[in-house]
Amino acid sequence: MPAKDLDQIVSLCKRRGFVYPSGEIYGGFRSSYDYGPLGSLMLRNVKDAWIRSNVQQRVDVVLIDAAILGAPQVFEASGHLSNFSDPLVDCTVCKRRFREDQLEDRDCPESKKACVFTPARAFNLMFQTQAGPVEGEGATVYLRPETAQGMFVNFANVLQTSRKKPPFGIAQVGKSFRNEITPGNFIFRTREFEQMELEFFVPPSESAKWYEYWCQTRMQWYIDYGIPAEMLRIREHAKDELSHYSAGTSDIEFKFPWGWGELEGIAQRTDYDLKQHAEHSRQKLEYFDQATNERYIPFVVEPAAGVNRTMAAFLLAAYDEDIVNDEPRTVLRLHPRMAPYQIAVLPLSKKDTLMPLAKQIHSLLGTRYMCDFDETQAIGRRYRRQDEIGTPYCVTVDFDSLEDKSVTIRERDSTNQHRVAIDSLLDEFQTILKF
RNA sequence: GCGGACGUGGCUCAGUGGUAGAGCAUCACCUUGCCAAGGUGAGGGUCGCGGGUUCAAAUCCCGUCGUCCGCUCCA
Repeated sequence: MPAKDLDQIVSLCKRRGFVYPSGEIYGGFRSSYDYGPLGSLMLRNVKDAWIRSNVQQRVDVVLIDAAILGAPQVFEASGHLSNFSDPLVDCTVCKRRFREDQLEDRDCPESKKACVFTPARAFNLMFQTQAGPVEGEGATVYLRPETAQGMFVNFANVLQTSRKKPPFGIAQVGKSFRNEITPGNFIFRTREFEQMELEFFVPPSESAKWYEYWCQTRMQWYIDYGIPAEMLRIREHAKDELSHYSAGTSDIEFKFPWGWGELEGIAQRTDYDLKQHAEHSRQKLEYFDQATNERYIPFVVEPAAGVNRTMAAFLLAAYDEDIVNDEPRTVLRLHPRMAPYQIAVLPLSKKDTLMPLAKQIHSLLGTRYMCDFDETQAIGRRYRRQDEIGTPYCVTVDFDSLEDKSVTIRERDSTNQHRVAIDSLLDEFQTILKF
């Protein structure tokens, strides 16, 4: 059974070192979290898995890493400066807040009394700062609200240097910033967050086909890495829900404890972005197809996923409580690629006699896998500790190991164990982990 | 930003005006030696922070920060 409460995960994350509230010793800083020893490993695993599927295992996608700070022109062209803010008004009678442009009458929908509104205030969702150290004198720059613009402004560069041709994609993993009015739900919505985005450039006539393709492909990715299909769904946006650039968007949603929430949006951005940047920069952002002698601005299909919320989803889906030897146990049934540690090396005794061999085995396995090492307290207790942080396998070094040069491999999910020669340990793990 | 609830050791929580508690967790030593919680001991909280009332505040009041729920917003 996956976690029913967000609290179960929040508490485990804090207790075991996945996620801490940021600046906690000063009372915390709203909507900000720090990733601890285990969380930082897992976060990296999420990103690595995404890059493996979307870049490494494909011939038609390349990776970039663009700047976070952006010139105003970029966001003028992209439409964020004009579309990323909303004038809001508060009613002093019913204490509700409305978008000024959506006010139909002056009566409160609930109390039916005449509302009295405060003056409209603009809520700009982009963070801004100054470039240059003299306060008030620097040029205004923005922290990117999405990584996507990095791919669009580098379209011509990448086309030239990578020699790719449509259909092809540019991928990026990195931080974005949005001044959300209401962040919340742990790491689900924070003002600073990380995205995994792919801009897939296609001939205009193939846009619908690729949109369909990416919806399927991305959905399967979550299933492949361990989220049960019944906890996922794909939801197509209604027309009035669409972003300013989109001709069609579907969200891949996960069943969070508080309801369905978006993990990833797959949008048909058409040629909106390249056109905008071409116009504002006066550069040609198009592709000339030698085969057909045609020149066109590619259409874009964009799968854009949130790293942090994806990690939350993997944790929630993996959480389980079962009974082993009449004792309840908490276990994270994480995919081995997602687990912070693939293996924990456990000397059965703290006695000096076992320590050198155990450390030798840790460094052997450490050449290929992220491994924990725990020598304290009873062996059963250590197994449970590893279960709780999702380590799929434990390697136990005992007194027999000194004689027979073998160790015990214990499995997280079944708690079964089997004996393996130290010489064939790496091969054994390659077989059972499949990497 | 508004309304409501809440904020006590790493985690979960008890304590409602008189000088801080429990369980679990952590650490040391002993014991055991393949599925946690056996023994002995230790560390750790000025009760989110600041101010006020009082002889006395974790407990009452104000402010602030943070969390959760609802509303508004969400590329």
